Amino acid sequence: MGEKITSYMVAKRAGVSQSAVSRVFKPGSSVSEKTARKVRKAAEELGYRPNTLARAMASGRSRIIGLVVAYFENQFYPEAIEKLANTLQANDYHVLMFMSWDETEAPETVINDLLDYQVDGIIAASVGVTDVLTKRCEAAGIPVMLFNRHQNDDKLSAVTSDNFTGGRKLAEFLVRGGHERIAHVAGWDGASTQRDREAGFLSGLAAHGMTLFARSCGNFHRDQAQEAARVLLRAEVRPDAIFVSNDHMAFAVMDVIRSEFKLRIPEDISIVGYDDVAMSEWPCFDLTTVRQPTNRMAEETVRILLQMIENEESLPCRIALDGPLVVRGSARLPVDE
Amino acid sequence: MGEKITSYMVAKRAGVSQSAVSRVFKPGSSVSEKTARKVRKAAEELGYRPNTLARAMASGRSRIIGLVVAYFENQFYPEAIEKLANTLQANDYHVLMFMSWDETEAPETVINDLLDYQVDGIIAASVGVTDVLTKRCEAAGIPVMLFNRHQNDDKLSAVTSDNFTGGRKLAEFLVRGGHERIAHVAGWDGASTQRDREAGFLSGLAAHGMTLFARSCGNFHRDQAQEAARVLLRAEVRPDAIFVSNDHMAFAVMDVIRSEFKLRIPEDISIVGYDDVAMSEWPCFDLTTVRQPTNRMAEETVRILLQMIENEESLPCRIALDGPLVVRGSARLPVDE
DNA sequence: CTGAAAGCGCTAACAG
DNA sequence: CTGTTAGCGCTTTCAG
Repeated sequence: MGEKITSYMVAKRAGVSQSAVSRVFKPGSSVSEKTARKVRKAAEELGYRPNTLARAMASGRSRIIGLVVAYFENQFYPEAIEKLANTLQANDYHVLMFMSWDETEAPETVINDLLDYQVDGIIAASVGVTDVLTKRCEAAGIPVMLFNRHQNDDKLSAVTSDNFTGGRKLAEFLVRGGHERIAHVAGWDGASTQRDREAGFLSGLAAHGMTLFARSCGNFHRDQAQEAARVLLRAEVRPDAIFVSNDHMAFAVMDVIRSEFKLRIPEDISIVGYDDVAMSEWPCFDLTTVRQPTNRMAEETVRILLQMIENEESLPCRIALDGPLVVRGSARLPVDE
Repeated sequence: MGEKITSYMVAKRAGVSQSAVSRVFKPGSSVSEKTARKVRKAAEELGYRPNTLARAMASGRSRIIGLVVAYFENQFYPEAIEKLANTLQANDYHVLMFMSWDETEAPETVINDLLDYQVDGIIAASVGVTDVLTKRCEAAGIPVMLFNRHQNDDKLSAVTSDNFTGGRKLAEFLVRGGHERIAHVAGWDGASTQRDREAGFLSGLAAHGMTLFARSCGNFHRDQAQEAARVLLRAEVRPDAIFVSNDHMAFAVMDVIRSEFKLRIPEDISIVGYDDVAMSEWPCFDLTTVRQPTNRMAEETVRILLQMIENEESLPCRIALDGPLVVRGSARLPVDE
């Protein structure tokens, strides 16, 4: 069992050449309706399916996209990956997953694996792409897209949400809510998302003549975020609001505030996050946050990547999509004037 | 840019035949140390890397495993997938992701894609594998593993946790906690996990001469679980404990209980779940549950699959791994006697 | 141990 | 539009 049906066998049965069969299965080829019918019939009867690998080999296009990920812990990524994979699938591409151990560096071996598989393109989500990766991919002519991150490298295309503006919106909102001691639990400083969100936030505060009351770093990890929250709350004077750099850490912070410090949210302290992952809406958290437009981000990422694959000359581009402030119950509301 | 370095080029530079190069890069081939050194040196200088696709083509082994998934909404799956991907990667295999839209059926097109890519094996997580898939894969000689599900089909290998025993443990625990009106929020009946957990739970109750006080179905989805909870709680007489079929739904149920019915957990009602996903430990939920040994499940799944790939004759096998009851604060504790 | 030669299954010019 | 002819880059007998 498991006898492979080749295009050659189909050709013989249909009484045409092997290349005719190939053409019938390649969208956009010129074949007469008559030949196509014969071929399709024979293929059907034999249960023929074109071999993607052979096709990749011969054409130099694998229709495989390498997706480099890490940090599934943060719900945002599973959600995003699901959408990326679906969008890619709708375009007849598929995702080869590469787990990267380290947030700061895509190890040499992952890059090698990626290249060895002759992927047509790469999407890097949540990994700092090292120069090495960039250079090797450029040399190999493989386009790279950064998802939810950008780097100073001009040759890299990136899709993010507009983190600066989002941060600013959050600051506006807290200030209008009458908060006076606004603190920040930051993520990893190496990430552009962190830097942009914080910069936007600070600029929002500055616009009202305010500055950060306190700052503590959670590095985007739950346990570190909890520790960061403890530091903030053990202080002589406590903040009356905290902007946590992503929802994932915000949940951690909220847990600490309620279970360890017995404070109420938002009566005693307001919390806002960033991402709007599914859980943020759950009554237990009911988190005010900025939504990342994951669907559109995935669509744009795929669109740009495919364009780069099809059109060698297309220039790298960086896109920042706007996301709305989602007001829920975790932060005191502005008093309408 | 992007000039491909082939084994032939390496061969020329090293002054050996192309097949010599091939042998050097194939683990376990017989090459003299001298040749190997020359080849490795030339390869290094040229920056040569073997082309996985060409290798797949020639050898008939792609080292690609198709992973069919859906339902990322439930944290259990991202966690499991991460582990599966890592384990596979450690064995020099990689994961091609296939998103399946429908929980009940792996659509025709997914199967085709899978087969077209010449995957060496398939892991189906969270999809009811239709007979079609099974048959086609068998015909193609591709081994299939079910992850966290089993089917009546004897030809399919499956790795699950011991859901029956787990369900039983939960029943024991609730009974010993003195609960008298024990209800169940069920998942999708088409899933073996649901049937096994419930059967074990019922048998546990029966052992103490008890039966289910009420039952309502949430189909493993958050919104349906919430509705199921409402039905249970709007009844004349409310349950004093609920076994929810997985943690994902348990969170939904807890949210409804607290925010809509203003009841306290566990003072007014006890909740237990199943899976022990990361969130279950969060103070906000602090859920008593049965742990699925995800790491071991992933390891076993990979081990068996690779064995089937390497050894055509290895028989299908079904494994159910034991998982511990994890006691936290969401259910009243048994009074020690 | 090593080289030569024959493919793996398909695509892509190239004539016709 | 169609068949012929080369490969894609590697593995794998098979002699030597």
